[in-house]
This record gives sequence, structure tokens and C-alpha cells, in this order.
Amino acid sequence: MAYWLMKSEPDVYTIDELEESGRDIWRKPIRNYQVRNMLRDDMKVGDEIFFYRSNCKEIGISGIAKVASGPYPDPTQFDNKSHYFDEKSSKDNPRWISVDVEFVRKLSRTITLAEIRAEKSLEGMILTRKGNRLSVTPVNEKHWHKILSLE
DNA sequence: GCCAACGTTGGC
DNA sequence: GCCAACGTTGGC
Repeated sequence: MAYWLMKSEPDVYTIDELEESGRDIWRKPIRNYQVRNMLRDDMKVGDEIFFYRSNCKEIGISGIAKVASGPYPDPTQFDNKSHYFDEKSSKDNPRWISVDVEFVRKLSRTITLAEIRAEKSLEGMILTRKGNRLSVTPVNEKHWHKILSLE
């Protein structure tokens, strides 16, 4: 059982949308090989996820979700009208995957990136590492509980 | 809107 | 296989 942090911009996908559907494909398409490999090889059904809001006014963790399926081909890669269309991908040999996620709960407030940075015991999180650009990162158990204790 | 930092592409 | 040019991410 592992923990993850997954980023999405509010204009693409939010915790509120996941709450509404209850369970859904992770709607922020992954287009990074390192992230794809983590989803494919390391992410397991039942793993817990921090839902992180990036590229917006209030940056931080807004809720909790759970991995609800194994990896499967991300449909947007085949959709030539989608911004995420990938002409080099085929149904026989899909390049990009996603997983289903299940709503767990919203946090009572957003735990901001600034707070996370300020917290000494959260040093070493991949999230706050200089130059990190991964939209999905593993979170260790200590960090997971520490962040929840800030809520 | 700016820009640092990184990933990807493609010519050679 | 190198690397310059370009694209993207995402905080500020």
C-alpha cells in the first residue's frame, strides 16, 4: 500500500468533479514517460492519493482519493480533436495510460505548498525538490501522516 | 506574464 | 550518441 501525490490544474480537473462522479478516470492526461512508468509499474489499487491543485491561486493539497483500477490506455491519445492527441500512439501499441480513481474526501482546507515548504519534517519530498516537474510523485508514509496532521 | 528547469525532438 | 532548439511545467 503506497501513497501518491497527483497534480491537476483547476481548469482541467478538480476534487469537486471527482466528488461528483464518485469514481472516474484520472482526467489529467499523463504525457511524461517517468510518470507513465510509475503508474504502470508501481501504482496499485487501494493506494491513497493527495489531490493537488497546481498552476492556480491557491496551490496545494485539496483532497484525498484512492486508486480504483489498474492502468489502461488513456483514451485522449486516440482522439484527434483532443489537445492530448498523440499521432505516434496506436490502439495496438498505446503509449499513454491512466488509472481510475475513487473519491475519498475533501480536506477541510487546502494545505498549501507554502506550508509544506515551511515544514521542516517534510523536507525531502519530491514535490518540493528543485526542478521537479513530475505531475505524479510518491509520498512516503511519514510525510503522508505529517501533512494530514497539518489539516 | 516571466522565467527557471527540465524533457523531447531531430539533424548531424 | 551529441546537443541545440524548442516545448512544457508550474511557481511566483
